This record gives sequence, structure tokens and C-alpha cells, in this order.
Amino acid sequence: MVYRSAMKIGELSKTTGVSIDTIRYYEQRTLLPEAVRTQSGYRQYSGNDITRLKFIVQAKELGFTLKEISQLLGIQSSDCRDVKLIAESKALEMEGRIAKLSRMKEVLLELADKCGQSGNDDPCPILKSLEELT
Amino acid sequence: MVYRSAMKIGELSKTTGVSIDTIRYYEQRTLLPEAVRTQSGYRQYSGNDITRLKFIVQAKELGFTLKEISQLLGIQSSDCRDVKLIAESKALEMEGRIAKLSRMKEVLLELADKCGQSGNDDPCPILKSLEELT
DNA sequence: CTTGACTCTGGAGTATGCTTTATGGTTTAT
DNA sequence: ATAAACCATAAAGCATACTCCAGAGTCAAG
Repeated sequence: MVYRSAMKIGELSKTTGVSIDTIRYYEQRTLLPEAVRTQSGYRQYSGNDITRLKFIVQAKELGFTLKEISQLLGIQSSDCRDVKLIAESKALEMEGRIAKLSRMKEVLLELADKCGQSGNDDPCPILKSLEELT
Repeated sequence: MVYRSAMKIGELSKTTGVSIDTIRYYEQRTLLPEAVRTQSGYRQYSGNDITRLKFIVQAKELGFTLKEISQLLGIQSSDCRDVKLIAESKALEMEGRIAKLSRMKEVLLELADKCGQSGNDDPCPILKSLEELT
């Protein structure tokens, strides 16, 4: 895997699919570190920024807010004293989400099964199934 | 499990933890059906509404937008003809999320492990770990 | 050396998901 | 019967997360 170490914001945008404005916005929100600048003031990025930006995108897709992602990434900036604790608590949080998603998935599949079997004009049993979730 | 079949918006709010205003907002957004009214115009709710509202809360915590939740719940209002397909595709979507969350969790635990072992002043290896994610 | 693509900053605008405010009717307990 | 608590609508306001200008500098190609 070869990363050209220097690229401008447009290229970072293209390789990550994140818009230029959004990249600058993330910098403002400190999700990305302040970019190194060329003499003329252009932002310079590296492979690390690609990785970080892709991580942000993934986390967002999973429903984390920018604030939470900032926390997740903030782990890096800490001095490694309580990183272990933070990372473990975040992992637990994810486990909770996984459990909820699994239950929702089960409910939906059950529903699919029931609706597949029952006649087309029967009322769908979704609300009944949803009760199992709570 | 006994539900009193009739309750006003304040009680629904208390039992679900969702604010009165938000409940009305969800009705506006058609996440909740238009509530039956008393002669005086007060909204009347039942156990079904509790279930539905709790489902909405759960789905929101999992990062679904109101639009997506509307779709999930919309399954009910369809005539059971393609419910099976919709439910299955949603379940697949959740599986994808679960996979991503699992990977993020693994990365975080690895990170916790590494940071726990390494000296307190070493740089944290988070970015390296993040690469495994993408 | 100029055209066109790219970048900069600062600020305004937009969509989503509430939350608050203003104004007024209803219900209930004393 | 009246105060306190509850409910109604409509509209404005707010936080988050972008998204889109305006006005201006930078740079590579012909």
C-alpha cells in the first residue's frame, strides 16, 4: 500500500468521498488536526488523514455524533494514561448497540417469516413482534 | 402485562420518557398514527402507542433517522404483500451495521491492550489500528 | 501572461429533529 | 367555583452537521 505523502484538499476529498467543505468543517470541529500548510497557505494532507477521515465516515454511518467521534479519536491525543479505560468503555457501548441491532434484526426476520406465511390480507403482526424488543 | 387502554399524552410521555412535544412532533411526521381524540380534542393513546414509541426510541439510539424509522414502521401499513422483502432487506442492513460495530469494537479492544502494555509516554498506536478497519 | 482549475476565509443558508413560546380551552381537586 | 394542572395549535427558535456563496489569492498549461 503506497501513499503519496503530500496531497491537497481536493485529492483528499476525491479519495475519501468527503466534500472539501466538510473536510474543512471537520478541521474546525477538531475531528481532523489542523492541516500543515504550504507557503501559499494550501492545506497538505497525508495517508494518515485518509485513514482518519474514513474512520469518521464509518463511525457516522453507525450513528455516532461528531462529538462522540471526536471522543473516539481524542483517544489518540491523550497521553496514553487512561486510553485503556476509554477504549474499553467505548467497546462496551458498541457491544450494547450490537445487542440491540441483533434483537431488531431477529424481530424483522420473524416478521418477514410470519408475513410470508400469512394470507396477503391478514393484518401484519409487526406491533406484536415489536413488544419483544422492549 | 396490563395496559389501561386509554391514556392522555402526558401519561404516554411519562411512561415512555418521550416529551409531549416530541410525541406531537412524531405524529406530525407520521411516525405515530393520528391519535384518536376525546370530545374536547385531547389525544387518546393505548398500549400499542407505548410499544411503537419505545421502538422509535430504540431505533433512534441505533442511529436510524426519523425517515428510516418511518420506513421501518411503514411496513405495518403496507398490505402484507411485500413486507417480507422489506423486512429482510432491513435485517440485512442491520447485519452490515453489526459487522462494522464488531470491527470497531475489536479495534478499540486491541488498542486498549496495546496502550495498556506500552509505556505511558509512548505514542498511542490508534491510527495504525484504524487502518485495519477500512 | 492569461485562462481555467484549484484553494483560501468568512459568513450565510439548509435540513433534521426537536424545543420553546404565545395564547387559549379543559379537567380536577378543594 | 376557582386555582392548579393538563391539553390544544401555530409559529418561532435552536443545535447539529453540513452546504453554498462571495471575493480573492495560487498555480499549471498553452
